Amino acid sequence: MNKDRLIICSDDKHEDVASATDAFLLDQDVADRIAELFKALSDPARVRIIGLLAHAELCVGDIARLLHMSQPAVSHQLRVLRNLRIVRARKSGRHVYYTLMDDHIHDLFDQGLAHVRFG
Amino acid sequence: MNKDRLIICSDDKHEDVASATDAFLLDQDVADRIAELFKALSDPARVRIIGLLAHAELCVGDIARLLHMSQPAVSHQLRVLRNLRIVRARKSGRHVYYTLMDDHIHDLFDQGLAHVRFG
DNA sequence: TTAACATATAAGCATTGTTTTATATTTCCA
DNA sequence: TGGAAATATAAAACAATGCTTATATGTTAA
Repeated sequence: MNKDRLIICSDDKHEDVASATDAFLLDQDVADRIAELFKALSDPARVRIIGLLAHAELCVGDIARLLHMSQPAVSHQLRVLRNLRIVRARKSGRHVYYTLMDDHIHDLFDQGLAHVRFG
Repeated sequence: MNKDRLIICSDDKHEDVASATDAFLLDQDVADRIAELFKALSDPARVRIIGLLAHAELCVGDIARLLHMSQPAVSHQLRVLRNLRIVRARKSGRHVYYTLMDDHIHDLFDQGLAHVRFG
């Protein structure tokens, strides 16, 4: 992915900015979906849930116990993550086990963690 | 970063789950900061702003024009991004030019974009 | 110095999001 | 079959967020 940046909009001439950057404008639709994706990791409770699921498949009750959250609060956040296709549920007996949907999420989480720890 | 996952908490024995995953528990503090970071990209308006700044240094007015947002709305979101150290401001005359703070943010944005486009 | 411009800030409002409390649903087991 | 356990859902309370309108600050230029 190209990371060069145009330095435009300098003090004097900045009439052509609009046309020069039009090509970089994100569709509202794409912006919405990116925002939706990042919203999954924009809440501390969800971050901690994802942090757990990055390492282990866990059922709702265990997540609640480990994170000292109420069961409905965990269920609620898991539904959010399920709707965003961030986690996958597997039902077995009266337990429901959750895992991360794919490695993209894992990567994203790792990158966020790295950014916070270093950088 | 290790991506292997433990499959624990299976139907019968799941007494040892807590101890086995304790090591994976994120500090509340770390979780808060990760969530804060992702919050930067959790709003469509901010995503589009960051999408522009990934390619060009732009002043507030141009961002507002390009995104069809009001000037105070843009200023507001830029302050959010400034507080999160996602963007950097450079004042010149009566304009203030914004750029992304570092390449981490650029990477994160690209990864989100890729996840939405493919994956 | 005064007027116009660019940006920032503040207050208010509407919306959204998170958690709690209470209840429903499903499954296991005695 | 009846009761307990695990999870999900609903409603309500509360907090957080984003935008608008209005205003303040600072800068340029006439």
